[in-house]
Amino acid sequence: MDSRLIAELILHLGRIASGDGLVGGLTPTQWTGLRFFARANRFSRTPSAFAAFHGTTRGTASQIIKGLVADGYLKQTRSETDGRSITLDPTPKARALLKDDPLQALVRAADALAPGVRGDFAAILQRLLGSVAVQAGKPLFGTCETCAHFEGDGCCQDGVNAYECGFVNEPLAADELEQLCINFSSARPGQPGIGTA
Amino acid sequence: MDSRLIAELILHLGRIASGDGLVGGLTPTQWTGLRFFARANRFSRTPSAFAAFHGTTRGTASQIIKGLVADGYLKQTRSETDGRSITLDPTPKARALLKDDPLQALVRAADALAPGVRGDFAAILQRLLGSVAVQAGKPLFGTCETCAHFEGDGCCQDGVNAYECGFVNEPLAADELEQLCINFSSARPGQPGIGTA
DNA sequence: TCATTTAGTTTCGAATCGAAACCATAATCT
DNA sequence: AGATTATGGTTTCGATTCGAAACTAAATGA
Repeated sequence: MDSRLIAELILHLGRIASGDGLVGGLTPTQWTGLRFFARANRFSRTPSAFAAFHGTTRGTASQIIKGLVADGYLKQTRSETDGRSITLDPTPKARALLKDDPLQALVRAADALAPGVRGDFAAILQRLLGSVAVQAGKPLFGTCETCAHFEGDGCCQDGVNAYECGFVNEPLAADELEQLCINFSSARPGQPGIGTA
Repeated sequence: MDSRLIAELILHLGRIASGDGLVGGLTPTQWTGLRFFARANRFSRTPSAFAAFHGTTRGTASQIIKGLVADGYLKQTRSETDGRSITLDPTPKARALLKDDPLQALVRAADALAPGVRGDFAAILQRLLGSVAVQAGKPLFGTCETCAHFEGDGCCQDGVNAYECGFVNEPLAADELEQLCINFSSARPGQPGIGTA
């Protein structure tokens, strides 16, 4: 039974891969925030979505964001349609900093795996994540690829992109298909998404 | 290239598997401490070894331990041979609490994998951990099985256990062979140990 | 003996976190 | 419309975590 070993390894690997203390002037938590807002789609770049993803309260999320905004890594925009809602976008300064992400050490390690192994490995991680998310009763983040709300086949239709999200009823640009979404819904069980919280 | 995805998944999975806030009265950090002292061998159940494993300073480790001792989860013992050294052993209360480890959610998820897959998966995690540890310049924890200091074949010898650690020159009991050790040394590259920090 | 190293603790200030109170803006209901 | 409720975010509070640095005591070594 190496199940216990696997669990401890994942926890431990996650911890040391985050880097200790400040890296590039950011704390591990701030790095997590920056990564999220760089990878989330336009429906999900909000304080609430980040709180759900990060598995914390909106209050805590608000503080983390406040720091990132103050340091010029995130730009706040009020929603036109909903006066309460706020969108946060990474600034060029943030994009540049992400090149020095301390997580790169782990990315390089994963890069050394054989391509086939790497794909299987990622799939298993996603399965584990889906299972843990369900057990913890946390929402699951994912991308359009396996989302139940995803509609359209990408075939050019009147010269307009034919992808669409059936949940918000809005068209989707091609590069949005691989961004994290808080509205993700697993198409069928056992096909979980990418993130959760 | 799902290397980046793998890295983010591991980080994220580790975070949500730790459980939020207090579980059974312990913080995620305290759980980490409890798990370590329940899994480390007698040479490694010290504040310094825990600091190395957890990737933090001795000062921080000292505080975490202080809390666990105060709450009756760890018992301190001064070394007979070295007046400075201290050993920390989990109490029965701690052993009982470990049954409700929040990490069990992830353990159960891993248990659902096919046995063969599980073994390969664990091996890859260990490889990644070894690689990241090297890149971060952190010490590596591991068990006797793949340790360069491990001597003996377990064959009964004058009725005495024939296992021995060549680093501290002491005999090893059978149940110590699978405990974490700070003196772990990888027998050959590419065969990394279980923990690091 | 005296200097250096090592094991562990303490103190400090900054960051994180959950809980709870709070404000403003929708959405709902009668 | 007017009152109620729900939602998105922020603020404040106290406890915990963390790194850095100063500190004590015991071992080591020249």
